[in-house]
Amino acid sequence: MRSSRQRDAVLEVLRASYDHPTADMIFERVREEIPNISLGTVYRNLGQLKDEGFITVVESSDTKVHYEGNLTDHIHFLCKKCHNITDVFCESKIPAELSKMGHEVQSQKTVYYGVCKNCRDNIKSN
Amino acid sequence: MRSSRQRDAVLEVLRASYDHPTADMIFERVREEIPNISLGTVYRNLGQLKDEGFITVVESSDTKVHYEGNLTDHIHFLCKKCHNITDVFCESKIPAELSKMGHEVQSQKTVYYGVCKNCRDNIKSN
DNA sequence: TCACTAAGTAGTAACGATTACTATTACTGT
DNA sequence: ACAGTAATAGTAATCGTTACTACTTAGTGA
Repeated sequence: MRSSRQRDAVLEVLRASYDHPTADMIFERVREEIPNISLGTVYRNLGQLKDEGFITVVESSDTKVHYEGNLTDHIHFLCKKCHNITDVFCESKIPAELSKMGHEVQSQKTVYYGVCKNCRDNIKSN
Repeated sequence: MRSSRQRDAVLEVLRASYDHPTADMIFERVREEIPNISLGTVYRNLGQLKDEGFITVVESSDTKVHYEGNLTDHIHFLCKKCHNITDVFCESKIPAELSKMGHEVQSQKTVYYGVCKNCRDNIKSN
């Protein structure tokens, strides 16, 4: 993988974003710097950056894939009302059952679902 | 929601399946009983059964959505080699951070990624 | 029992996120 | 400078899923 202005920009945008953007959101943000970048280029670079371990993906309930550049160990909270994804930094250890079953664990993804603080407050005040 | 032969068959197939099938896999299995069922009917019923809480979905890394009829509390292990999804029954408690943040947690999904026992054994013997 | 009505269905068209393709451009080592 | 190869822009194609339409069926109330 050799360096390219487009891929650098995609990674830069993702590292500066804390809202787990989708490919088209990243596309819009990168376009501010490189107006003629193509959506295909964004997708291709997201794929490569993922394969190389520079970014991760968050499978949301909607049809689009969400990306994130924060590789710090954390989990996600997904609000059913506003559909925002919040980062939650907390401990999580691998269950003993998995090694007992003979599986080799390399990574994990945990998502909690519910109603976020903002939405709860709004409901109460209505 | 009133009863229909098609929806009953979809739920029946899913409850009898332990491999987290995709919509087209469920379609094929239901077709053995109802040969002229339409794929759209399968999708519609899967959506309704999900909304009503009779089934759940597993977001895999591939493009297709996986479904399951086993509502028992458990998590999943996804093998990066064979892409099989294994059920893992173990304890998992909600992190204190979430309630501290003011979020109301209703459900959770945890997926571990790695290499399953079968694939590890095959690699060793090669 | 018998319509009535709203939910469900089969079949097909449409949608939309993602991927593939192609001609062109830009790195990089020699 | 140049050859070789990776990357890009723009566009076409793919394919899982959803929407639509005319027709069927289950449940209800007289």
